[in-house]
Amino acid sequence: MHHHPLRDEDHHSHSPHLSEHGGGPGAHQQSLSHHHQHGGHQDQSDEDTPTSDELEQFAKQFKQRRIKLGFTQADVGLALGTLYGNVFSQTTICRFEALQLSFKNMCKLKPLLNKWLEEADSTSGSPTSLDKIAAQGRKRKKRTSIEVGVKGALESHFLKCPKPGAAEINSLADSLQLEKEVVRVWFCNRRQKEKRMTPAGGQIPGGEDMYGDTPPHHGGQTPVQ
DNA sequence: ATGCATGAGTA
DNA sequence: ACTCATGCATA
Repeated sequence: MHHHPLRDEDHHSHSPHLSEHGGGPGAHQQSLSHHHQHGGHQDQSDEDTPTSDELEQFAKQFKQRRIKLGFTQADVGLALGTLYGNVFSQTTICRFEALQLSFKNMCKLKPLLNKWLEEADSTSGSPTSLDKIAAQGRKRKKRTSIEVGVKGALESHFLKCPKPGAAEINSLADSLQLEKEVVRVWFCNRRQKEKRMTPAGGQIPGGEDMYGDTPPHHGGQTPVQ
């Protein structure tokens, strides 16, 4: 007797498309067009689920305005906390701007960031109260640095089997001389990466450049804070 | 900006 | 155990 508060449009029904050989980077995005509104009011600019394209536009605009206003990603994260009670880290803001979150996650954050944007834009000098809540008494494991060679091996195995069982993980861990936990977590994180909107490679919605050649890289400015 | 990690929720 | 959202620590 439990229902999901949120629509689960991302159930595990992937199509096994591993490599898009042919010259085109994997361009798979979640398109939502399977919901019918009975009533006649459809709003995707402020309500309901936005499209991947909309999110991309918003993220871009957000970053530009944020920088223009002279705020850092960390500032925004804190502001969201002091404003609405949801504190976010620089990491999350960064990922949002880079569309490196899952579709669902983006939809959740968009309204929040949108609101902040309105505020920051409308405000010509608000008293930004700086608050810091330092409360963390947990021993976090030190970040394990995996060597490039080992990473390559993991990646190879991932292509073969993205979801290795416990035994496989044990085997791998033994071969690579890593803790089982580390290997397990690595695979989890790897899967998440595949689920992001913008996988490493470059997905270009409204892709003017679908196939033909992937530009070496940006050739102009590098607007990184 | 990104890699590895934690924890809550779910199957 | 896995997914999913999120972040500390680090490159």
